[in-house]
Amino acid sequence: MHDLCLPVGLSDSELVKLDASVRDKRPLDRGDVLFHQGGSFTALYVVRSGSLKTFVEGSDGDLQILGFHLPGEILGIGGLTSDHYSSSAQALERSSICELPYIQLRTVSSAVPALHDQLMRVISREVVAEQGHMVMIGKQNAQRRLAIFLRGLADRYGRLSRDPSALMLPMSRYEIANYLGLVIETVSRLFSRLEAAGILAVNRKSVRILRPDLLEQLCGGESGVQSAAGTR
Amino acid sequence: MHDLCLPVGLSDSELVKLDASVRDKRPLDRGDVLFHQGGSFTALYVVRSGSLKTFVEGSDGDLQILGFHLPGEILGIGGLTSDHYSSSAQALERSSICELPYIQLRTVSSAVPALHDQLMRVISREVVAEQGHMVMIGKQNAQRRLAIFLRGLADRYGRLSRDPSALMLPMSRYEIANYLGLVIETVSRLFSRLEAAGILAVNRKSVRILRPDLLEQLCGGESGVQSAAGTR
DNA sequence: CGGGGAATTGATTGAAATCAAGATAGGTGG
DNA sequence: CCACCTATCTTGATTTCAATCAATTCCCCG
Repeated sequence: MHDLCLPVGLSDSELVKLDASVRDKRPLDRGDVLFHQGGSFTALYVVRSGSLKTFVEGSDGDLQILGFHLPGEILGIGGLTSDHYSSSAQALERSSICELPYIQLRTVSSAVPALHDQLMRVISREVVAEQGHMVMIGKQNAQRRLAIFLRGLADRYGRLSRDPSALMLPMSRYEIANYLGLVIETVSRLFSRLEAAGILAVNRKSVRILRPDLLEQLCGGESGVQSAAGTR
Repeated sequence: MHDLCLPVGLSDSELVKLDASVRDKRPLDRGDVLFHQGGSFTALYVVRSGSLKTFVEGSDGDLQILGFHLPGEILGIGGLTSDHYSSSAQALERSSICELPYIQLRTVSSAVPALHDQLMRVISREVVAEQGHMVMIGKQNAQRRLAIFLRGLADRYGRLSRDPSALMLPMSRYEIANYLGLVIETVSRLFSRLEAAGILAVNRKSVRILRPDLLEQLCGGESGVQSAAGTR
């Protein structure tokens, strides 16, 4: 089994057991749906390469993007409660996925306590991540939201041992805006402003973080970058 | 063990095993803290009576309330990831709690697959609840947020077989506002507006829902109640 | 090379935040 | 029991930040 699928210190024999229950899905193309909100819950998924978004749709067609998922991250947890996925997942680019059929996961994890623990821990991490998202859209102004978003992405890039200062955003401006609880124009203006302030170099989907220190400041501290440029 | 602690179809023998591992905490008074963000993770908790809030504090002192917890609901899940609680929990009124020490929960749940499943399901429910909260504060206007909040409370009151149209809010206006990503004045005005529209009868912490149908309409549909009164 | 969705930029509006007084009531001690 | 005191809440006036409305501009893809 690929390292990325449930990173955990399992013994070899344990890994063999688990390996048998993991299936590789064929790769998804950009726009392909991995699972649908309301669809019946069959498996959890781990991103192996590429990236996906998860989102919920209200009855009246409005949608809220809940998260973006990079390699090593788990998808589908909301389905455990009710046997139906609570959100939809869609590929942002060509992505490969590994599938953990739930029935088998249950069987194996009851035989292998370490896996059970690990599963709990991964799920709990999801809870914590969502809490972070709520703090962001509940209390912060627009600029801070974008700064926190970029810092978070950079961190996750770092953990994947990619260059955390050179982000290739797989999602559109619309998707960023929706995730942050903003509109597209606001996000666009903020990118421009942060570029004018010398913090970012932005070129469409490619974003280079020139001053991680200043970006960090925007995330937590008070004050902010003014419309034109400069800090204070 | 009290019915409320992990409602699940376990056999009697299973229940006996679990029962042994559950401890009753002495009741909490209003303002008492059950666990602290960053404190070391030892147990999950289930509310038996009363109510609590959970919240996170940023380094700069700003706080975000994540949820309100009524009898039967579980607390402390964020701690599973990292051995430290990811949020704090504080009683809103005199409350009794039962404690599920994690070490014992692990032991028992590995012996009792039904409990393990149930635990996963409960945790997953938490994820779904947070998703709902995010949709609310990410996309809805102030009035709709309050309406959704009240509907949610009424639903939960109903499940506890209390009168779902007579809410006794255990939390302050400040706490409601913070939870909804608003300020206290806005919440106050909204209560007044909904009262003027004949949807609610509000008297401080006591809220009676006079027109559940209209409240429901405000949650999902388009349009809204205008400043003065009347619907359209 | 040209068409069209995505992104940027500008002008204006608007919903909620902030600032600023009061009103209400719940608790305490005389 | 009452009167004061202070928290909490309500209401009003004004400001502000982001949304909306409205053009362009930029590339990506056929």
